[in-house]
Amino acid sequence: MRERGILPRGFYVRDTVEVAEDLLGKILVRTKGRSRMIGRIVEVEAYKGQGEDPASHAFRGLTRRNAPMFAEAGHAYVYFTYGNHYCLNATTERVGTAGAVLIRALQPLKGLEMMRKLRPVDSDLNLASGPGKLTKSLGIDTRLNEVDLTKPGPLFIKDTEMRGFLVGRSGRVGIGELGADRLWRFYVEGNPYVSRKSSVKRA
DNA sequence: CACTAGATTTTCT
DNA sequence: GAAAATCTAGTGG
Repeated sequence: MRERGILPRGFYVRDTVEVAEDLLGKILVRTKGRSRMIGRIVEVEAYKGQGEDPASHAFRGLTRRNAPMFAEAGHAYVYFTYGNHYCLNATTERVGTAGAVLIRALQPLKGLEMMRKLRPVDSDLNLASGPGKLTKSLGIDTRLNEVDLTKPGPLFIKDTEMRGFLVGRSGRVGIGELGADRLWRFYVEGNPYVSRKSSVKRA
C-alpha cells in the first residue's frame, strides 16, 4: 500500500532555515518491525554550511561524520554525541552545499506503547521532548544514517493539514557562543512537548 | 525551582 | 587528547 502525503525531495532542497521552520507541525513516521510510531514535530534547529555557521558540524568542511550534510537533501543525518546520545537531522540544500535541520522534539501521536518500552518514563510529556530522548524513544541510531526520508521505509516525514499554530523562535540550544546570535531554533508556541519551556532569548 | 556536575564514546585535531 | 547540536541525578534555596 502506498503512503500518502510524504514530503517530496523539493521540500528539502531549499534554504535550511526555511526548511526548518516549515518542518514544524509535520509528521515523523518510524516503522520498526511490526510497530509504527508517529509524532508531530514541534521543535527544530537549522544548521548551515561550510564557512557560514560556526555552530554547524559542516563549518570546517567535509568530514566522515558530516558527509550526509553535503549529500542529497531529504535524507537522515544521525550522529552520536556526549558518549550516549543520538541526534536526528533532515538534510537540506543542493548537493555540495551543506545543511541540516536538527529535529529536537516530538509530540507522540501513535505507537506510544512501543515508545515507552524503548524509553521508560513517568510522563509522556517526557517521552520525546529533546533530541536525545526522541531518538531513544523511537529506536533511532546510526544504522538509520542516510535513510531517505522521502520514501516509505523505516523513517520518513509526511505533510499535515495542521496549521494556524504560532511559531516561537530563539537561539539554538547546546552550542557555545559561536553562532548563538542566530535565531535558528523554531518551536510550536505553547506546545508542552517542546524541550525547554521558558526559552528566554530577548532582544 | 535553579543550577552544577558526571556519564561515556565517537570524531576530529 | 579534547570536545561534543544531551540527559539525569543531586545539591542548595
